[in-house]
Amino acid sequence: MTEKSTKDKILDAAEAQFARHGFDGVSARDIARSASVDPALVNYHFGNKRAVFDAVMLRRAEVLNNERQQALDFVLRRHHPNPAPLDEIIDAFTHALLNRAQTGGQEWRDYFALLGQINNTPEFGGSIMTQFFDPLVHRFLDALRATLPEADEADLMWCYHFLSGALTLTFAATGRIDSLSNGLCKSTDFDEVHKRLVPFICAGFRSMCGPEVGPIQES
Amino acid sequence: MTEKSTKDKILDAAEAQFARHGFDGVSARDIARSASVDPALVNYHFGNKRAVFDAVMLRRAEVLNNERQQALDFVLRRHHPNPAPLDEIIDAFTHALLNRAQTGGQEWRDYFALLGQINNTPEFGGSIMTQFFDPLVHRFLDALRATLPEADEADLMWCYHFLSGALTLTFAATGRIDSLSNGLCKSTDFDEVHKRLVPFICAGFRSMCGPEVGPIQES
DNA sequence: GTCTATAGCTTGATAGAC
DNA sequence: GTCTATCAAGCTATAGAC
Repeated sequence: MTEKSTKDKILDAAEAQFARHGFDGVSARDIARSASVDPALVNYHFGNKRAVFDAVMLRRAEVLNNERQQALDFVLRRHHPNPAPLDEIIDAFTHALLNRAQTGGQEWRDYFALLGQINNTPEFGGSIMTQFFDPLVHRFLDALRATLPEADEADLMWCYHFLSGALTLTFAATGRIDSLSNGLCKSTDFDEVHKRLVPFICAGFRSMCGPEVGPIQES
Repeated sequence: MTEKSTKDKILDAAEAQFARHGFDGVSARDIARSASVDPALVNYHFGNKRAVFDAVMLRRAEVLNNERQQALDFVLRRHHPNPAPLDEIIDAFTHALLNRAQTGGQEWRDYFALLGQINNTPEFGGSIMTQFFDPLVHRFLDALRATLPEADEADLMWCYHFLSGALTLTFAATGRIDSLSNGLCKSTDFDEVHKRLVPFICAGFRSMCGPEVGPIQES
């Protein structure tokens, strides 16, 4: 176990703090204090608070996007030249995320909680998500269009939107479902979510964007 | 058109500011400035910033909950003693919300944007949503249980969770779908969302919590 | 790279005149 | 109810010693 650099200590602390209190709920001093680092070092290493935030967002986005890209490529290649089954596309979209959330430790859970907030925030939802995730999302949308060739384009987009909302509320893990279900369901049980999210979302897509073109029929 | 009270001017301004920047992104002075009111009056009328926030949340929650309660009662009564159809329950849950968002003007859109953020925020998602909305949610869950008698309880809760996520991302109206769809879909087109959200969510519920008990069969 | 010191500003909240 | 004035605290960011 090697020594952590100051820059990484700041990133880790910032991630945890932003996840709990949002961008505006955290001061650069909070970050420094939480990282056990001199306050001036935050500005020395990153320039300003917003740059810390962007660095936090970027760090794990790259890892996730690579994993999801590979998962999608794998599915597409396996079924080529036929379109991939809907449930495998949705799984490729969600699995890496929920798996990291389940097994990646508190740091990953913090990151996802932050994503969950960002996606629903006017200031960041339209810009940060677009910047870090839309290129990959477009590839998934292409795969969906191939599998659901008769889908109306607007229907497809709104279905994706519903998926995005269900996914990001899951990430936020606010504990609301815990109290609503009297403890039966746990916000942090991402495995439980995943095995339900994929069929739920697939059923939604099929009801509006079907019929699904399976690997059987050749055009 | 009667003169607005200072208290209402503060509430209106706070709603708009909180919706755009979140609780921590807004100072009491920001609110006063935006309301064209002396800064000291915010504390005079509400005590502190958090009390302003709670008052903002409560004001429209009461209106919405009444409307949704009535919609649910109407549906249940119309089909009594049979369970209500799934799509009518989901419609009762969502219609008042999306209709207000569509036709209620900027003030309502601001309120819903705030709800969308709150629901995905660790600090408020588990407490504020619970406080203001869970009593009504429990009534909808009861109606769903009657209509989907074979549903596993955890499945039902997670399905509701997916609905909540899709709905609140819609409210947030971040403009992300606008850019993702190259302008084809508009974040603020809540009518377009509603006519897709209900069948999408119903399909999801049916795939996991079915079969639906219709008004035809008597036990 | 790290730290001290500090400039200049904004914050939430209140006391007291009107 | 409204306003001015103000406090103590916290804030971002930087300049400069080490």
